[in-house]
Amino acid sequence: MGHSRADKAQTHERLVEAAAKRFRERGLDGISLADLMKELGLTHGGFYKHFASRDALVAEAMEHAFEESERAGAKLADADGHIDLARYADFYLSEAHRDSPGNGCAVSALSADISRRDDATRARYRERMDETFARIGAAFPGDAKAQRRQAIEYMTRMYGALLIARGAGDSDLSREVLDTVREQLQSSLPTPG
Amino acid sequence: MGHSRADKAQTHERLVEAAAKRFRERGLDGISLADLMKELGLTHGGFYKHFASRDALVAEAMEHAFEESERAGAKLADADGHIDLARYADFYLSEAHRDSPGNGCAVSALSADISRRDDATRARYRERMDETFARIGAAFPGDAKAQRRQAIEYMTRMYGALLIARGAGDSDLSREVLDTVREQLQSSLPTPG
DNA sequence: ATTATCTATAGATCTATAGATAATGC
DNA sequence: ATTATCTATAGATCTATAGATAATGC
Repeated sequence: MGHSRADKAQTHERLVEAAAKRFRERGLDGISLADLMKELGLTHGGFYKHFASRDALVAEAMEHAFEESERAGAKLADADGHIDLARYADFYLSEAHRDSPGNGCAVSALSADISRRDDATRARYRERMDETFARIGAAFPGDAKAQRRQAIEYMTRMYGALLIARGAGDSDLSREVLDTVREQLQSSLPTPG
Repeated sequence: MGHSRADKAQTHERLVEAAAKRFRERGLDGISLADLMKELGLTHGGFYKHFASRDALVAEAMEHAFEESERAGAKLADADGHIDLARYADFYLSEAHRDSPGNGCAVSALSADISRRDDATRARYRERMDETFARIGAAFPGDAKAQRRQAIEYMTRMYGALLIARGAGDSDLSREVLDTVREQLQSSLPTPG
């Protein structure tokens, strides 16, 4: 029953990480606190030493999922920090990404669930989306306004395609949507350099 | 306790209709059978005279929601049955549509939930999406292949935008996404006639 | 006679809390 | 002494079923 302060911080972090994964896989109501604790080898009684409520975990896990996506995107960035949009679409619209929502985009997996939660959660979501559009926009040419417009266009097209591909599951229709949208996006991208 | 055969058929239909609405509003797990029956003025015990299981209701309600959208879209069609794409975007990307998921697009509201259900439900979803792309494609110029590509592009852009707008709720960000994507879509539409 | 609906309940969850236990850390 | 975790449980909920009741429809 080891429980140093370092253990506590680690348990908190492991809970957020596991929740971020399971929520994306099964939805925000799709896993119980008992099952989450069990996944860490713990029993459910200790949960409330780490979070005031299940909602508090949901809010933290949602932000953690966004941060994971940001870190993954950062690996596709050049020296200026601008993401390689073509490679990003290759990953985002892949069957691998479609089939592993637990490690993938939180927006496509959780936006519908988030739209049904309280405004505190939705305010955090808005901030994250705002940041996302800024980060992606930086990879486009033009002034700030044009960059933002292009980021909104680029991302909503990918979100929509992944949403449908996941709903359709492993199928011809799913591949058709992923391939079609990827080709459309990549053919309209600005030439790098 | 009236219960003629006509009553039974009507109760079944009313259940499907109420479920189609509540599922879009609250998610596929967001309303209990007891609450649904109560909404019709009935008690929960009678539910299984109408459906073999909750899953059976989910499957029927999902299809009902798609059919509602098809009927709504049909009102925007010209004499040839081709939908008016600009007016469709006006409605689809409106704040009114964002704020009434219970009467709106099932794809944006339910695709993430559907991706987590059994393959029988997902197969029905695929059929409906296939029909959607065919119906929308008919409004675009070119051969069948080009029409389908344009329909996939047009719809995934709208799905993605509505998904984000709903996640963001009533806010500047939400309006920005709706307005930006609507303008982008409408400026690229073929001239009617 | 049949059956749509009702009342009642079994059995399985789920969140949250209370109190015990066994480590850490002063 | 403090506290992270454990055991146990309250209280709420949910799906599904059993059996009673009161209409329909032969």
